[in-house]
Amino acid sequence: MKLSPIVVPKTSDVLAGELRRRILTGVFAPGASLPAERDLVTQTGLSRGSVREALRTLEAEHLVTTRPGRHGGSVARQPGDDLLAKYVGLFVHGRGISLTSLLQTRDALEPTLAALAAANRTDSEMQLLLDATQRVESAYADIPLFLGENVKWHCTIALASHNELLRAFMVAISNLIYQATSIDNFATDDVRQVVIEAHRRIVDAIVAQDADAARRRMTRHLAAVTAAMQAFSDAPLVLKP
Amino acid sequence: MKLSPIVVPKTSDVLAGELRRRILTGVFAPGASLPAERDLVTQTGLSRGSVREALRTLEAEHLVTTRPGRHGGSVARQPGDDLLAKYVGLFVHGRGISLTSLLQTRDALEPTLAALAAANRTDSEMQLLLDATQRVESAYADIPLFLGENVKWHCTIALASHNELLRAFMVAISNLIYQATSIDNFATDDVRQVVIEAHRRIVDAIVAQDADAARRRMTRHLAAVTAAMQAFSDAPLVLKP
DNA sequence: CATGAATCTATGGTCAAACCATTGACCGAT
DNA sequence: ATCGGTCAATGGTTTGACCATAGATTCATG
Repeated sequence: MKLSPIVVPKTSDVLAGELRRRILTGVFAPGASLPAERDLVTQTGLSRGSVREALRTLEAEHLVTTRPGRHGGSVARQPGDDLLAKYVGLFVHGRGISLTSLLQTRDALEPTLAALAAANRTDSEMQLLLDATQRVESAYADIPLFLGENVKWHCTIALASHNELLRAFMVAISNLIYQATSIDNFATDDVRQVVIEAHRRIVDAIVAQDADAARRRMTRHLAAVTAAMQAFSDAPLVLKP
Repeated sequence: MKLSPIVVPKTSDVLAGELRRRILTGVFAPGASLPAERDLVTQTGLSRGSVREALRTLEAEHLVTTRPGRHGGSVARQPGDDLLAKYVGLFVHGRGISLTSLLQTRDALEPTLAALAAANRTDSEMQLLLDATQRVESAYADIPLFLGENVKWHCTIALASHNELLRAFMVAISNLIYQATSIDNFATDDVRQVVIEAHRRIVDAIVAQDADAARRRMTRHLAAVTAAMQAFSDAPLVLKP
């Protein structure tokens, strides 16, 4: 007879897993309070230290927030975009991902986002997009503002795609690309003018709900911008304090 | 004189932040050992409970791994693919992302991965890909094995792309799609045969380093598979225990 | 009655000290 | 040289106490 290796999980991990399961399956809906620490102690038979370690794990996973004081405690949370953005950032900085890789990733995501936005946009999202387009154009003279509004423009398209996962990916890498490009300012007058033209054509396609045209025009737009950028840096991204 | 609100951070968070900073800046290189818990206690003046809570936080962030026993302890880690996969999974399950959104995301990523793989593959990666292709074909009769090998095939292409971020995204959602589709087994004989044919054509393009053809063929392959899948379920993904 | 200050109390935050469990190194006997 | 036992360093867990915080409650006072 052969025995498989026996693993003994940590008690705090077991509790964390159980609570995680209940949060993700909706037993603790977002906003609902978990039992107080001392209640968890009596319910589980564990020590308060183990209970607290489990809660710290969930807190690091952004599944709960904990507040002290009367009627404080741990409340369940819905994982948000910021969660993914944080860990994408950790990954990129930790692995020293190059700007090139980041731009390639954007090239992969955004044409699909544009196509989905054209297909799925609501009228109110169309209005948001038109507003964002206008704000980019108004910021022509102020380069930092222009770059910031440009990021928002791209994120607005992601919003209109109605795909939360793709949008979360896009938001995460947008911030990183913005950090990297706000240093080397490649945004010459010419580049900014071309960007504005491209934005208009893409928005036209989204307004017309022409998914193919939106995808095609976004692809061309990114190719142009990427070419202008890549000349500047191929070094790994630096960590910002 | 006016005073801003004063926030008192938790001591364990302060310690976690300090250790995190040192890991990310390379003071503790990946593989290096952090001081033992009791040493951290004496160095920081905190209690062992607080030290341990800080370490649990870093463990949840995959910045350290902790092992018991003599010469155990916490060692700094390089954030890897599993980090992103874990948090993408949390996001998807927490937000109830639909299989449709997941498939759209794959459709966005994988044509680019195929094109990059064709452009950047080394000979050894080509060999890995050929092997993976062979294993998928050999598993034709065993559906669970077939699906598993199929996931590995896609991940092998991601590996050959030489874009770690895109690859990490792809690995993360591959696992989720695999979980979702291993329940509803849509993989009829016909589907599996078509998959094998498509794989061959894609691999041919990657071997020939024809990026455009690889992208085009992958796009078509995914469209076919997605159509076969989507008929099955548009419900949010269920959490697996 | 209205209001604001004092007090109460449930809750998380922190500390301390002990003991258990695991692991690898060391050493001694065969 | 190999096996077994012993030891020590380290994380894992428990217990119990006390502190800090923040709402709720009470009560004195205008």
